[in-house]
Amino acid sequence: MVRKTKEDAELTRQRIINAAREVFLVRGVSKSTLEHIATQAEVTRGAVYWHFKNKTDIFHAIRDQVFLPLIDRMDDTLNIESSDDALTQIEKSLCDTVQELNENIEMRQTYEIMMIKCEYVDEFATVLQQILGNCSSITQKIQLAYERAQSQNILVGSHSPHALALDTHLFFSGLLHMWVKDADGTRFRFQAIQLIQSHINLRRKTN
Amino acid sequence: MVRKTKEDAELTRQRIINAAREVFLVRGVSKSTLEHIATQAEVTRGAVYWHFKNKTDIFHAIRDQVFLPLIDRMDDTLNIESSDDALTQIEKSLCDTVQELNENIEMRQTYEIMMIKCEYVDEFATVLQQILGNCSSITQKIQLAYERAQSQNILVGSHSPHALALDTHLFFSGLLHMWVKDADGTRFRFQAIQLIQSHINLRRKTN
DNA sequence: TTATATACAAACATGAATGTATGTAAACAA
DNA sequence: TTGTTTACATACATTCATGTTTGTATATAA
Repeated sequence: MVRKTKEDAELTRQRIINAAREVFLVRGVSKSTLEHIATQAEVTRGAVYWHFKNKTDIFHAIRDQVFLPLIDRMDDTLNIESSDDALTQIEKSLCDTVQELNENIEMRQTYEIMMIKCEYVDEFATVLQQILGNCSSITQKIQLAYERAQSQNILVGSHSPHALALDTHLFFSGLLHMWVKDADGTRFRFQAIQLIQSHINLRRKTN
Repeated sequence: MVRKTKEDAELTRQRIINAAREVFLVRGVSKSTLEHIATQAEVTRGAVYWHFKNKTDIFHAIRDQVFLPLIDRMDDTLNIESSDDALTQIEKSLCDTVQELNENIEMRQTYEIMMIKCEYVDEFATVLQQILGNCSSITQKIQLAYERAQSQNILVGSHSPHALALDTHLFFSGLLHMWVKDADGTRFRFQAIQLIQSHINLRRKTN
């Protein structure tokens, strides 16, 4: 019962990716074996080795599938054409991401794997650099939004958009980390949106 | 050439711990073998197994040695008796921690291991819960400081100390993560202190 | 229709890593 | 001074993960 059609093959490829995500999440990346993944996907290691070079290859497939699109989405939400003021734009962008994490299981799992189920050494060290790169590009987008907020005259005090953007980015980075670590949702998840609103509110000039 | 004195034994125990820290840092916790650690410590696996039950045991030894004291230090800096105003106290506390990370190699290495060289599964999952516990105790301390700041009338606007504390904690958590990931120091480390000052400045009422 | 490439499964060979068991010399207590 | 315990080193047994090779049925192209 081998040699399926091309569509069948792509389907098992997806099954392997999904299986790997589950396995990585439970056992951590380095303690997950290709045997574990194959079993979860209900195939043999032969199938896994046919579709992927090795475990790292699967890891990258997972990452590419849901992690990169998220970055893009954040980028989009921060784009200029919008009826909202710049601060609201930032707020919505952050809230959107949290919403997405709430609704999208695969994205949530992937984030969790990337943050606390993976050791960034050897071949994974480069992934860290990519993440850092994404971070600074997002920070730049946020900074632009803060500059718009400044010219819209809705910012309190006189703080540099650069510093504000970095602060927001660090805040959000911390939030995502806590969000992921708070698996039972009792500490952070339930109030994540509220925290974002407070964060933005702190920058908004009161009438 | 065996059976050293008690002091000698304690010394090799320390050598093993230090060796493990170096090895964990380079290879990640799960890819580090007791053989690697033994070699780095210039002993045999026999010595390692004499002093420690297994790899997890060494991990906890490392953690207890430098991670827990840091938490305590932060706690101390936020104590009430101080000539500084409450906001300055928070600022100093955060800056102190960053300073310590800059100066104390072992602490820096330990932090890096805990954050990006360790997979929080199985026996390590409990460590995560401990970290979360420490976090909320620190957040509480920060909140108390913000409450003092409020009564000292040095806060802008009218934001709840609770929200401010959480925001600061998430900011700092994000900062530490970036600090660790920015190994070459070109992105975050050089401006960490400045970012903390901006963060606090954002909350301080302007005269 | 047939040859070939595809999509796997199954078997094999190798290399670690772990834990344990055993050996041993020197410190220390009596 | 001698027996015992300590602080390891060495050897051994077992398990496990990886990568590769081989086998094979079938889709697909020619």
